[in-house]
Amino acid sequence: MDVTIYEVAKRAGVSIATVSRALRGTGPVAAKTREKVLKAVEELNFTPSRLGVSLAEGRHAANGVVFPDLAGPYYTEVLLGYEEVASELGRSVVILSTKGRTRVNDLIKDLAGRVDGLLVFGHAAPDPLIAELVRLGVRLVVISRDPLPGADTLRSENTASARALAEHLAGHGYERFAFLGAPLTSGDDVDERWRGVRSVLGGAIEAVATREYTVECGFDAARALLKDRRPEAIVCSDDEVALGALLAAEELGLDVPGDVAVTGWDDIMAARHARPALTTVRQPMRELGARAARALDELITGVRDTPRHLILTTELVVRASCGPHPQEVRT
Amino acid sequence: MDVTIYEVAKRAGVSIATVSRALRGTGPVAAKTREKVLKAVEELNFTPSRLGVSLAEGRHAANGVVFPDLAGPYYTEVLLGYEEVASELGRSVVILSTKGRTRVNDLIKDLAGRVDGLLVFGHAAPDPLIAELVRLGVRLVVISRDPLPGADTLRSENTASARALAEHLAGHGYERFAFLGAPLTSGDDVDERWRGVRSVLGGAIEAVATREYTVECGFDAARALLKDRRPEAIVCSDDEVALGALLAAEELGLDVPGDVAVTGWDDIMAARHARPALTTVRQPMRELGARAARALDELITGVRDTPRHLILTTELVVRASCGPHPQEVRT
DNA sequence: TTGTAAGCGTTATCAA
DNA sequence: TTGATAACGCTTACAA
Repeated sequence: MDVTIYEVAKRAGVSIATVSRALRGTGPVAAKTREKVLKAVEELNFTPSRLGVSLAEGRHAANGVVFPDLAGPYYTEVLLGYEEVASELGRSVVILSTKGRTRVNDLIKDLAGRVDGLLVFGHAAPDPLIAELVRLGVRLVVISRDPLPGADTLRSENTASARALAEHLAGHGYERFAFLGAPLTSGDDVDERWRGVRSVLGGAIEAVATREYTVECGFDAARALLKDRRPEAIVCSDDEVALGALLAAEELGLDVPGDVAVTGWDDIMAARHARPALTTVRQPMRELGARAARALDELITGVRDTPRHLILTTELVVRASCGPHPQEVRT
Repeated sequence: MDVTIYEVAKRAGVSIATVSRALRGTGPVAAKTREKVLKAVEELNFTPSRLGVSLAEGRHAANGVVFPDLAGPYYTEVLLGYEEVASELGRSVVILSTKGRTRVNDLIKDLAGRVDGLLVFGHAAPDPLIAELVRLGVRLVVISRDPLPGADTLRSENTASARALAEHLAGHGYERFAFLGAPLTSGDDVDERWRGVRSVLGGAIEAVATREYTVECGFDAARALLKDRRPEAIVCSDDEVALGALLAAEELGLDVPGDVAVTGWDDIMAARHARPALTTVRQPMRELGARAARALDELITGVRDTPRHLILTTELVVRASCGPHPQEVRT
């Protein structure tokens, strides 16, 4: 981390250009010369300075990612998919968590300056900033946000799945519903789910907000809801909120799905393990991250220059928490 | 992301040195000159190139972190603590996940070349590589590994807490124990926990391995164990394994803690929500990350140059899963 | 096949 | 108070 290409060149008795060529395999180098160079490199334990390389190449070989938080499996899973593919493509991943942070815009702009492209989760960055980044020419993939000009967007399908879920529940014969974890922002995933569900259930479903989409918040909101009036089915904005709802029901001595049905969204690991196992909509989280990394790579390398808006398909996963339903097969 | 300091200088009618000074407040600049410069900066939307700055300053203003995986709350929490403090200190965080990766050593060395210092989780990097990094002069903080020369190490206390836990369980009157999630490596956290527990319980506790420390693996191993012979108490290597054990017990129709007691380690969020709530040892995960970031900063800035080996204290959290115990207060 | 030298975009020293 | 100019460590035409 200290020896430079000059020292290698001197030791090998060649010019720095030759060292560079020998090392990167760019341009011709006589076999004997290469030998000498490699030997010198070995002896001096030389590694090209990333900064020097990047400055000369005009690229960071790094991607950024901006998320609100890392609590819960969703962001984590997406991040893992992203990092894996980025790494495969020879790019490091620089992270930025915005929750509870001040001067978020500055942090994001700073991040943009140290990478070749950015993955941004819908909620993590304010709209005007996104627009500014686009204007600045930052390669951008935005997850779970309505298509916007100048950037790729990527999300899982919500509306149709939400309808399918609602229809499934209606098929159980339920008539009074609540949507727990009502949308906090319009146009995001949860908003789409809510709209989809409501488009089927209409006035039969009420929206119940939670502070955040967490087990804790789901628990609190569900307990309050169940104490006050008892819907027959609670559709939750995501699995964590649903897990909270299950806990609340248990605390109140209510049977799920006997007294109240509960559904989630995402199909996180814990959904399968919950008691009762959670009926949910599976969202391909890792793939979301992987696709984002590839999309960014296309944008950065210039293989593609027009934004693309991709929607990944989801899958309704029927388990025990929505009640016995003869026509469906359990997973 | 494109305009350079030269263009700003030209527009402001000054030299690049003056622009630099005006922007960083290093060295004197006449008020009027500063005005002109700032105006030009504004008009051109100039942001200094991170690469240029870093090359000149000789620092990346970035930290790295190497973890095996991000599954489960442990790594996530530590990472969040780390990123938060690093960000506070003006450093970005570059991540690297090693699980399932080939050429891990190269990836880590590459990472080392793009940051000023590295946080490495014990399992994520092989011993010889750690030694090599130290030799190369990489600033290093290693989490959950025995103290080694040339690097800071940081971990939570394990042995004493394990003993306290074991004694607590013995106080319940249990006589046949199993340690689920037996250590896969020696000298790591789980190994210390196992040794601590065994030092109290001796031959009364048997070690039962799991492939990984996950809910799934805990479930599988616990089911096999409980079907075959039924210990009175299962001490698990961490909370996730313990959650798996709870599920296994439930599937087998066993009551916890009536038929078998179960304990975890870490006190992740889900431990509190589990049914029964999990008796566990709380480990300050965020703080671990935060401390790592500060330690690294000290090493990088040179405020401190001798390695330090820190051990954070933990807390026994008694909940329902270990059985009724009149002398203890529940959380 | 190899070397010279011009970038890449800053910071900071040293004169003026 | 300001401006040349030399680093910083590399890549890559262009010449030789």
